[in-house]
Amino acid sequence: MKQKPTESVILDAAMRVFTRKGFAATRTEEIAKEAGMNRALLHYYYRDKQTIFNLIFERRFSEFFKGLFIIFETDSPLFEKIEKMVDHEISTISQHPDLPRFILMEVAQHPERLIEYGQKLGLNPRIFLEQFEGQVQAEVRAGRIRPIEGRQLVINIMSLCMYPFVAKPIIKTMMQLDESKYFEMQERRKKEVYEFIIHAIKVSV
Amino acid sequence: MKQKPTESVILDAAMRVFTRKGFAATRTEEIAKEAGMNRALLHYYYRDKQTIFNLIFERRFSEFFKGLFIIFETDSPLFEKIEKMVDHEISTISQHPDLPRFILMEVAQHPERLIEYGQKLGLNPRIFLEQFEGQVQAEVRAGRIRPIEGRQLVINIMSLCMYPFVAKPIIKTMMQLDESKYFEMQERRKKEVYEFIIHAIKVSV
DNA sequence: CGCAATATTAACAATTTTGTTAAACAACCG
DNA sequence: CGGTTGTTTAACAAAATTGTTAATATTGCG
Repeated sequence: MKQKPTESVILDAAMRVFTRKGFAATRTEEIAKEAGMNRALLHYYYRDKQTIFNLIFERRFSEFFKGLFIIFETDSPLFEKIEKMVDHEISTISQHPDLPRFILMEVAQHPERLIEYGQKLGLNPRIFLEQFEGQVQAEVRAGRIRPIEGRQLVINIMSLCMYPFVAKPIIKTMMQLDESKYFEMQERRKKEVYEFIIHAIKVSV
Repeated sequence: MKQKPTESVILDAAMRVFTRKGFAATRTEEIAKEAGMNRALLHYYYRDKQTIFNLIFERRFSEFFKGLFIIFETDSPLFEKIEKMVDHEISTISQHPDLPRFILMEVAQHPERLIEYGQKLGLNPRIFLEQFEGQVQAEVRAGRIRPIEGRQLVINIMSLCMYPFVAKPIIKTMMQLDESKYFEMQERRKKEVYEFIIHAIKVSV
Protein backbone atom coordinates (compact mmCIF):
# COMPACT_ATOMS: atom_id res chain seq x y z
CA MET A 1 0.00 0.00 0.00
CA LYS A 2 2.18 2.84 -1.23
CA GLN A 3 0.56 6.12 -0.29
CA LYS A 4 1.15 8.96 -2.67
CA PRO A 5 2.71 12.09 -1.24
CA THR A 6 0.07 14.61 -0.29
CA GLU A 7 1.46 17.15 -2.74
CA SER A 8 0.62 14.99 -5.72
CA VAL A 9 -2.72 13.91 -4.28
CA ILE A 10 -3.56 17.59 -4.23
CA LEU A 11 -2.27 18.27 -7.72
CA ASP A 12 -4.07 15.27 -9.17
CA ALA A 13 -7.34 16.33 -7.59
CA ALA A 14 -6.82 19.93 -8.66
CA MET A 15 -6.10 18.77 -12.19
CA ARG A 16 -9.38 16.94 -12.42
CA VAL A 17 -11.47 19.74 -10.97
CA PHE A 18 -9.78 22.60 -12.81
CA THR A 19 -9.98 20.72 -16.09
CA ARG A 20 -13.68 20.01 -15.62
CA LYS A 21 -14.69 23.47 -14.47
CA GLY A 22 -12.02 25.96 -15.40
CA PHE A 23 -10.39 28.35 -12.96
CA ALA A 24 -13.32 30.62 -12.23
CA ALA A 25 -15.90 27.94 -11.52
CA THR A 26 -13.57 25.85 -9.37
CA ARG A 27 -14.04 26.00 -5.60
CA THR A 28 -11.02 25.10 -3.47
CA GLU A 29 -13.51 23.21 -1.31
CA GLU A 30 -14.17 20.88 -4.24
CA ILE A 31 -10.48 20.26 -4.81
CA ALA A 32 -10.05 19.41 -1.15
CA LYS A 33 -13.02 17.05 -1.18
CA GLU A 34 -11.77 15.38 -4.36
CA ALA A 35 -8.39 14.95 -2.66
CA GLY A 36 -10.08 13.63 0.48
CA MET A 37 -8.78 16.28 2.82
CA ASN A 38 -9.31 19.57 4.55
CA ARG A 39 -9.17 22.80 2.60
CA ALA A 40 -6.50 24.20 4.91
CA LEU A 41 -4.13 21.50 3.79
CA LEU A 42 -4.09 22.90 0.29
CA HIS A 43 -2.67 26.09 1.72
CA TYR A 44 -0.15 24.18 3.79
CA TYR A 45 1.40 22.78 0.62
CA TYR A 46 0.66 25.58 -1.84
CA ARG A 47 0.31 29.27 -1.23
CA ASP A 48 -3.09 29.72 -2.81
CA LYS A 49 -5.56 28.69 -5.49
CA GLN A 50 -3.75 30.63 -8.18
CA THR A 51 -0.45 28.88 -7.42
CA ILE A 52 -2.03 25.46 -7.77
CA PHE A 53 -3.75 26.52 -10.95
CA ASN A 54 -0.53 27.73 -12.53
CA LEU A 55 1.15 24.40 -11.89
CA ILE A 56 -1.80 22.55 -13.42
CA PHE A 57 -2.01 24.89 -16.36
CA GLU A 58 1.65 24.45 -17.20
CA ARG A 59 1.30 20.68 -17.06
CA ARG A 60 -1.76 20.54 -19.23
CA PHE A 61 -0.51 23.17 -21.62
CA SER A 62 2.55 21.05 -22.24
CA GLU A 63 0.45 17.89 -22.67
CA PHE A 64 -1.66 19.69 -25.23
CA PHE A 65 1.09 21.19 -27.35
CA LYS A 66 4.16 19.05 -26.85
CA GLY A 67 3.03 15.95 -28.74
CA LEU A 68 1.64 18.01 -31.54
CA PHE A 69 4.88 19.84 -32.15
CA ILE A 70 6.93 16.67 -32.05
CA ILE A 71 5.08 15.45 -35.12
CA PHE A 72 5.46 18.75 -36.91
CA GLU A 73 9.17 18.39 -36.31
CA THR A 74 9.65 14.93 -37.87
CA ASP A 75 10.47 14.95 -41.55
CA SER A 76 8.19 12.26 -42.90
CA PRO A 77 6.54 12.71 -46.27
CA LEU A 78 3.37 14.81 -46.11
CA PHE A 79 0.74 12.08 -46.17
CA GLU A 80 2.56 10.07 -43.57
CA LYS A 81 2.92 13.12 -41.40
CA ILE A 82 -0.78 13.83 -41.64
CA GLU A 83 -1.60 10.25 -40.76
CA LYS A 84 0.62 10.45 -37.69
CA MET A 85 -0.84 13.77 -36.63
CA VAL A 86 -4.41 12.60 -36.89
CA ASP A 87 -3.77 9.32 -35.18
CA HIS A 88 -1.70 10.87 -32.44
CA GLU A 89 -4.14 13.68 -31.71
CA ILE A 90 -7.24 11.52 -31.61
CA SER A 91 -5.53 8.79 -29.60
CA THR A 92 -3.91 10.93 -26.95
CA ILE A 93 -6.80 13.32 -26.56
CA SER A 94 -9.16 10.34 -26.23
CA GLN A 95 -7.43 9.67 -22.93
CA HIS A 96 -7.88 13.29 -21.83
CA PRO A 97 -11.10 14.25 -23.53
CA ASP A 98 -11.65 17.56 -21.79
CA LEU A 99 -8.10 18.79 -22.17
CA PRO A 100 -8.76 20.80 -25.36
CA ARG A 101 -11.77 22.56 -23.89
CA PHE A 102 -9.80 23.45 -20.79
CA ILE A 103 -6.91 24.91 -22.76
CA LEU A 104 -9.22 26.80 -25.10
CA MET A 105 -11.25 28.24 -22.26
CA GLU A 106 -8.32 29.44 -20.24
CA VAL A 107 -6.35 30.74 -23.19
CA ALA A 108 -9.40 32.62 -24.44
CA GLN A 109 -9.55 34.36 -21.08
CA HIS A 110 -5.82 35.00 -20.79
CA PRO A 111 -4.26 34.96 -24.26
CA GLU A 112 -0.99 36.30 -22.85
CA ARG A 113 -0.44 32.92 -21.18
CA LEU A 114 -0.15 31.32 -24.58
CA ILE A 115 2.98 33.31 -25.29
CA GLU A 116 4.33 33.01 -21.76
CA TYR A 117 3.98 29.25 -21.43
CA GLY A 118 4.82 28.70 -25.08
CA GLN A 119 8.21 30.29 -24.51
CA LYS A 120 8.64 28.40 -21.26
CA LEU A 121 8.28 25.19 -23.27
CA GLY A 122 10.51 26.45 -26.04
CA LEU A 123 7.80 26.15 -28.67
CA ASN A 124 8.33 28.10 -31.83
CA PRO A 125 5.22 27.77 -33.97
CA ARG A 126 6.59 30.03 -36.67
CA ILE A 127 9.40 27.69 -37.59
CA PHE A 128 7.23 24.58 -37.64
CA LEU A 129 4.59 26.36 -39.62
CA GLU A 130 6.99 27.65 -42.22
CA GLN A 131 8.55 24.24 -42.61
CA PHE A 132 5.13 22.66 -43.04
CA GLU A 133 4.02 25.29 -45.53
CA GLY A 134 7.16 24.62 -47.54
CA GLN A 135 6.41 20.92 -47.58
CA VAL A 136 2.84 21.54 -48.71
CA GLN A 137 3.87 23.92 -51.46
CA ALA A 138 6.42 21.40 -52.73
CA GLU A 139 3.66 18.80 -53.05
CA VAL A 140 1.46 21.31 -54.82
CA ARG A 141 4.20 22.20 -57.31
CA ALA A 142 4.90 18.51 -57.86
CA GLY A 143 1.24 18.17 -58.79
CA ARG A 144 0.58 15.59 -56.12
CA ILE A 145 -1.95 17.66 -54.20
CA ARG A 146 -4.28 20.36 -55.36
CA PRO A 147 -3.41 23.97 -54.49
CA ILE A 148 -3.99 24.75 -50.83
CA GLU A 149 -2.46 27.11 -48.30
CA GLY A 150 -0.42 25.25 -45.74
CA ARG A 151 -2.03 27.14 -42.88
CA GLN A 152 -5.52 26.34 -44.05
CA LEU A 153 -4.54 22.71 -44.14
CA VAL A 154 -3.18 22.87 -40.62
CA ILE A 155 -6.35 24.51 -39.41
CA ASN A 156 -8.42 21.86 -41.16
CA ILE A 157 -6.47 19.00 -39.62
CA MET A 158 -6.68 20.47 -36.14
CA SER A 159 -10.36 21.23 -36.54
CA LEU A 160 -11.24 17.71 -37.60
CA CYS A 161 -9.29 16.23 -34.70
CA MET A 162 -10.13 18.62 -31.89
CA TYR A 163 -13.65 19.84 -32.40
CA PRO A 164 -15.34 16.50 -31.71
CA PHE A 165 -13.75 16.58 -28.25
CA VAL A 166 -14.53 20.20 -27.60
CA ALA A 167 -18.14 19.66 -28.63
CA LYS A 168 -18.44 16.29 -26.95
CA PRO A 169 -21.52 17.11 -24.85
CA ILE A 170 -23.36 18.52 -27.85
CA ILE A 171 -22.46 15.62 -30.10
CA LYS A 172 -23.34 13.05 -27.47
CA THR A 173 -26.74 14.58 -26.93
CA MET A 174 -27.62 15.34 -30.52
CA MET A 175 -26.56 11.95 -31.78
CA GLN A 176 -27.80 10.13 -28.71
CA LEU A 177 -24.53 8.40 -27.97
CA ASP A 178 -23.61 6.97 -24.62
CA GLU A 179 -20.01 7.04 -23.47
CA SER A 180 -19.02 3.83 -25.26
CA LYS A 181 -20.78 4.71 -28.52
CA TYR A 182 -19.05 8.06 -28.44
CA PHE A 183 -15.73 6.34 -27.93
CA GLU A 184 -16.36 4.00 -30.87
CA MET A 185 -17.23 6.96 -33.02
CA GLN A 186 -13.89 8.56 -32.16
CA GLU A 187 -12.08 5.31 -32.91
CA ARG A 188 -13.61 5.21 -36.36
CA ARG A 189 -12.62 8.81 -36.84
CA LYS A 190 -8.90 8.01 -36.85
CA LYS A 191 -9.32 6.36 -40.23
CA GLU A 192 -12.21 8.53 -41.38
CA VAL A 193 -10.45 11.84 -40.78
CA TYR A 194 -7.23 10.69 -42.37
CA GLU A 195 -9.01 9.52 -45.50
CA PHE A 196 -11.19 12.61 -45.56
CA ILE A 197 -8.13 14.83 -45.59
CA ILE A 198 -6.20 12.80 -48.14
CA HIS A 199 -9.13 12.73 -50.53
CA ALA A 200 -9.62 16.44 -49.98
CA ILE A 201 -6.11 17.35 -51.05
CA LYS A 202 -4.97 14.56 -53.36
CA VAL A 203 -5.06 15.25 -57.06
CA SER A 204 -7.30 12.62 -58.64
CA VAL A 205 -5.38 10.22 -60.85
CA MET B 1 -31.34 60.64 -29.65
CA LYS B 2 -33.54 57.68 -28.83
CA GLN B 3 -32.35 56.17 -25.57
CA LYS B 4 -32.72 52.44 -25.30
CA PRO B 5 -34.83 51.14 -22.45
CA THR B 6 -32.69 50.27 -19.46
CA GLU B 7 -33.77 46.62 -19.61
CA SER B 8 -32.13 46.13 -22.95
CA VAL B 9 -29.09 48.18 -22.06
CA ILE B 10 -28.61 45.72 -19.24
CA LEU B 11 -29.21 42.67 -21.39
CA ASP B 12 -26.88 43.90 -24.11
CA ALA B 13 -24.13 44.54 -21.60
CA ALA B 14 -24.73 41.22 -19.89
CA MET B 15 -24.60 39.49 -23.23
CA ARG B 16 -21.19 40.89 -24.01
CA VAL B 17 -19.72 40.13 -20.61
CA PHE B 18 -21.24 36.67 -20.18
CA THR B 19 -20.18 35.70 -23.69
CA ARG B 20 -16.63 36.84 -23.10
CA LYS B 21 -16.20 35.32 -19.66
CA GLY B 22 -18.84 32.69 -19.09
CA PHE B 23 -21.14 32.59 -16.09
CA ALA B 24 -18.64 31.77 -13.37
CA ALA B 25 -16.02 34.38 -14.26
CA THR B 26 -18.56 37.15 -14.77
CA ARG B 27 -18.89 39.76 -12.03
CA THR B 28 -22.18 41.64 -11.83
CA GLU B 29 -20.06 44.70 -11.19
CA GLU B 30 -18.60 44.31 -14.68
CA ILE B 31 -22.01 44.02 -16.28
CA ALA B 32 -23.11 47.18 -14.49
CA LYS B 33 -20.01 49.06 -15.55
CA GLU B 34 -20.40 47.87 -19.15
CA ALA B 35 -23.99 49.08 -19.02
CA GLY B 36 -22.91 52.38 -17.48
CA MET B 37 -24.91 52.08 -14.29
CA ASN B 38 -25.05 51.00 -10.70
CA ARG B 39 -25.05 47.36 -9.76
CA ALA B 40 -28.25 47.79 -7.77
CA LEU B 41 -30.10 48.68 -10.93
CA LEU B 42 -29.54 45.22 -12.33
CA HIS B 43 -31.50 43.89 -9.40
CA TYR B 44 -34.21 46.48 -9.89
CA TYR B 45 -34.93 45.09 -13.33
CA TYR B 46 -33.95 41.45 -12.85
CA ARG B 47 -34.06 39.32 -9.73
CA ASP B 48 -30.47 38.19 -9.81
CA LYS B 49 -27.41 37.21 -11.82
CA GLN B 50 -28.81 33.79 -12.66
CA THR B 51 -32.01 35.27 -14.07
CA ILE B 52 -30.10 37.56 -16.38
CA PHE B 53 -27.85 34.72 -17.43
CA ASN B 54 -30.78 32.47 -18.31
CA LEU B 55 -32.23 35.12 -20.60
CA ILE B 56 -28.88 35.58 -22.31
CA PHE B 57 -28.27 31.89 -22.60
CA GLU B 58 -31.62 31.28 -24.25
CA ARG B 59 -30.96 34.06 -26.75
CA ARG B 60 -27.50 32.88 -27.67
CA PHE B 61 -28.46 29.25 -27.70
CA SER B 62 -31.12 30.04 -30.25
CA GLU B 63 -28.70 32.12 -32.33
CA PHE B 64 -26.28 29.25 -32.35
CA PHE B 65 -28.64 26.45 -33.30
CA LYS B 66 -31.54 28.06 -35.12
CA GLY B 67 -29.75 29.00 -38.33
CA LEU B 68 -28.01 25.68 -38.48
CA PHE B 69 -31.21 23.70 -38.28
CA ILE B 70 -32.94 25.81 -40.87
CA ILE B 71 -30.39 24.66 -43.43
CA PHE B 72 -30.70 21.05 -42.39
CA GLU B 73 -34.40 21.44 -43.02
CA THR B 74 -34.21 22.72 -46.62
CA ASP B 75 -34.24 20.04 -49.25
CA SER B 76 -31.51 21.18 -51.60
CA PRO B 77 -29.23 18.62 -53.22
CA LEU B 78 -26.37 17.53 -50.96
CA PHE B 79 -23.55 19.63 -52.38
CA GLU B 80 -25.70 22.72 -52.42
CA LYS B 81 -26.78 22.08 -48.88
CA ILE B 82 -23.18 21.72 -47.76
CA GLU B 83 -22.26 24.93 -49.52
CA LYS B 84 -25.07 26.75 -47.76
CA MET B 85 -24.18 25.30 -44.40
CA VAL B 86 -20.54 26.26 -44.65
CA ASP B 87 -21.23 29.71 -45.94
CA HIS B 88 -23.96 30.36 -43.42
CA GLU B 89 -21.98 29.12 -40.44
CA ILE B 90 -18.80 30.98 -41.24
CA SER B 91 -20.64 34.17 -42.16
CA THR B 92 -22.97 34.38 -39.21
CA ILE B 93 -20.43 33.24 -36.65
CA SER B 94 -17.95 35.78 -38.03
CA GLN B 95 -20.28 38.42 -36.65
CA HIS B 96 -20.37 36.70 -33.25
CA PRO B 97 -16.96 35.10 -33.03
CA ASP B 98 -17.10 34.05 -29.43
CA LEU B 99 -20.59 32.60 -29.56
CA PRO B 100 -19.45 29.01 -30.15
CA ARG B 101 -16.99 29.06 -27.29
CA PHE B 102 -19.64 30.46 -24.97
CA ILE B 103 -22.16 27.78 -25.89
CA LEU B 104 -19.59 25.00 -25.64
CA MET B 105 -18.34 26.19 -22.27
CA GLU B 106 -21.73 26.51 -20.69
CA VAL B 107 -23.13 23.33 -22.18
CA ALA B 108 -20.08 21.41 -21.04
CA GLN B 109 -20.78 22.57 -17.53
CA HIS B 110 -24.53 22.00 -17.65
CA PRO B 111 -25.33 19.45 -20.35
CA GLU B 112 -28.90 19.21 -19.15
CA ARG B 113 -29.49 22.71 -20.51
CA LEU B 114 -28.91 21.41 -24.01
CA ILE B 115 -32.00 19.25 -23.75
CA GLU B 116 -34.03 21.82 -21.85
CA TYR B 117 -33.42 24.73 -24.20
CA GLY B 118 -33.43 22.47 -27.24
CA GLN B 119 -36.98 21.46 -26.44
CA LYS B 120 -37.92 25.04 -25.66
CA LEU B 121 -36.85 25.91 -29.22
CA GLY B 122 -38.56 22.87 -30.67
CA LEU B 123 -35.35 21.47 -32.09
CA ASN B 124 -35.36 17.83 -32.98
CA PRO B 125 -31.86 16.81 -34.00
CA ARG B 126 -32.81 13.20 -34.51
CA ILE B 127 -35.17 13.95 -37.38
CA PHE B 128 -32.77 16.30 -39.14
CA LEU B 129 -29.94 13.89 -38.68
CA GLU B 130 -31.87 10.92 -40.04
CA GLN B 131 -32.98 12.91 -43.01
CA PHE B 132 -29.43 14.02 -43.71
CA GLU B 133 -28.06 10.51 -43.32
CA GLY B 134 -30.63 9.30 -45.80
CA GLN B 135 -29.55 11.92 -48.29
CA VAL B 136 -25.91 11.01 -47.86
CA GLN B 137 -26.54 7.31 -48.26
CA ALA B 138 -28.54 7.97 -51.43
CA GLU B 139 -25.54 9.80 -52.90
CA VAL B 140 -23.26 6.98 -51.87
CA ARG B 141 -25.49 4.37 -53.50
CA ALA B 142 -25.73 6.51 -56.61
CA GLY B 143 -21.93 6.40 -56.71
CA ARG B 144 -21.62 10.16 -56.62
CA ILE B 145 -19.75 10.29 -53.32
CA ARG B 146 -17.48 7.78 -51.70
CA PRO B 147 -18.81 5.76 -48.76
CA ILE B 148 -19.09 7.85 -45.60
CA GLU B 149 -21.31 7.84 -42.54
CA GLY B 150 -23.69 10.77 -42.55
CA ARG B 151 -22.89 11.57 -38.94
CA GLN B 152 -19.17 11.64 -39.56
CA LEU B 153 -19.78 14.05 -42.40
CA VAL B 154 -21.87 16.30 -40.19
CA ILE B 155 -19.18 16.29 -37.54
CA ASN B 156 -16.55 17.10 -40.18
CA ILE B 157 -18.53 20.01 -41.54
CA MET B 158 -19.19 21.45 -38.11
CA SER B 159 -15.58 20.96 -37.07
CA LEU B 160 -14.19 22.77 -40.09
CA CYS B 161 -16.58 25.68 -39.59
CA MET B 162 -16.56 26.05 -35.83
CA TYR B 163 -13.14 25.14 -34.56
CA PRO B 164 -11.33 28.13 -36.08
CA PHE B 165 -13.61 30.38 -34.03
CA VAL B 166 -13.32 28.36 -30.86
CA ALA B 167 -9.54 28.33 -31.20
CA LYS B 168 -9.31 31.93 -32.37
CA PRO B 169 -6.81 33.09 -29.75
CA ILE B 170 -4.51 30.15 -30.38
CA ILE B 171 -4.67 30.52 -34.15
CA LYS B 172 -4.13 34.26 -34.00
CA THR B 173 -1.06 33.87 -31.84
CA MET B 174 0.49 30.87 -33.54
CA MET B 175 0.01 32.29 -37.02
CA GLN B 176 0.74 35.83 -35.94
CA LEU B 177 -2.46 37.29 -37.36
CA ASP B 178 -3.93 40.59 -36.29
CA GLU B 179 -7.68 41.02 -36.23
CA SER B 180 -7.99 41.93 -39.90
CA LYS B 181 -5.67 39.16 -41.13
CA TYR B 182 -7.66 36.70 -39.06
CA PHE B 183 -10.85 37.98 -40.63
CA GLU B 184 -9.41 37.61 -44.13
CA MET B 185 -8.37 34.08 -43.33
CA GLN B 186 -11.95 33.27 -42.31
CA GLU B 187 -13.26 34.88 -45.48
CA ARG B 188 -11.04 32.66 -47.57
CA ARG B 189 -12.23 29.67 -45.57
CA LYS B 190 -15.76 29.92 -46.91
CA LYS B 191 -14.51 28.73 -50.30
CA GLU B 192 -11.64 26.65 -48.93
CA VAL B 193 -13.78 24.58 -46.56
CA TYR B 194 -16.47 23.99 -49.12
CA GLU B 195 -13.98 22.76 -51.69
CA PHE B 196 -12.12 20.74 -49.11
CA ILE B 197 -15.30 18.89 -48.19
CA ILE B 198 -16.45 18.35 -51.75
CA HIS B 199 -13.09 16.95 -52.82
CA ALA B 200 -13.05 14.80 -49.71
CA ILE B 201 -16.33 13.10 -50.52
CA LYS B 202 -16.70 13.32 -54.28
CA VAL B 203 -15.90 10.24 -56.29
CA SER B 204 -13.15 11.15 -58.72
CA VAL B 205 -14.30 11.12 -62.36
C1' DC C 1 -45.69 74.24 -10.72
C1' DG C 2 -46.31 70.20 -7.66
C1' DC C 3 -46.92 65.67 -6.74
C1' DA C 4 -46.93 60.81 -8.11
C1' DA C 5 -44.65 57.27 -10.16
C1' DT C 6 -40.63 55.45 -11.78
C1' DA C 7 -35.59 55.20 -12.15
C1' DT C 8 -31.16 55.46 -9.98
C1' DT C 9 -27.83 55.50 -6.48
C1' DA C 10 -25.11 54.96 -2.11
C1' DA C 11 -24.82 52.59 1.79
C1' DC C 12 -25.60 48.50 4.00
C1' DA C 13 -26.29 43.40 4.90
C1' DA C 14 -25.82 38.63 3.72
C1' DT C 15 -23.52 35.08 1.56
C1' DT C 16 -19.87 32.79 -0.46
C1' DT C 17 -15.25 31.95 -1.10
C1' DT C 18 -10.64 32.27 0.19
C1' DG C 19 -6.86 32.36 3.32
C1' DT C 20 -4.81 31.99 8.34
C1' DT C 21 -3.96 30.38 12.94
C1' DA C 22 -3.60 27.67 16.72
C1' DA C 23 -4.42 23.33 18.49
C1' DA C 24 -4.67 18.13 17.82
C1' DC C 25 -2.54 14.28 15.83
C1' DA C 26 0.96 11.18 14.03
C1' DA C 27 5.48 9.66 12.96
C1' DC C 28 10.07 9.35 13.96
C1' DC C 29 14.19 9.14 16.76
C1' DG C 30 17.07 9.54 20.89
C1' DC D 1 8.88 6.53 26.76
C1' DG D 2 9.31 11.77 25.75
C1' DG D 3 10.13 15.13 22.95
C1' DT D 4 10.62 17.06 18.37
C1' DT D 5 9.20 17.54 13.81
C1' DG D 6 6.15 17.59 10.35
C1' DT D 7 1.06 16.77 9.05
C1' DT D 8 -3.78 17.55 9.45
C1' DT D 9 -7.79 19.64 11.16
C1' DA D 10 -11.36 22.83 13.13
C1' DA D 11 -12.27 27.25 14.00
C1' DC D 12 -11.61 31.77 12.82
C1' DA D 13 -10.65 36.05 9.94
C1' DA D 14 -10.50 38.47 5.71
C1' DA D 15 -11.85 39.36 1.20
C1' DA D 16 -14.74 39.22 -2.56
C1' DT D 17 -19.18 38.87 -4.45
C1' DT D 18 -23.96 39.20 -4.41
C1' DG D 19 -28.29 41.01 -3.00
C1' DT D 20 -31.31 44.66 -0.28
C1' DT D 21 -32.95 48.92 1.45
C1' DA D 22 -33.82 53.46 2.07
C1' DA D 23 -32.90 57.84 0.39
C1' DT D 24 -32.29 60.77 -3.85
C1' DA D 25 -33.06 62.08 -8.48
C1' DT D 26 -35.81 62.28 -12.56
C1' DT D 27 -39.82 62.07 -15.40
C1' DG D 28 -44.43 62.86 -16.74
C1' DC D 29 -48.78 64.59 -16.01
C1' DG D 30 -52.84 67.09 -13.67
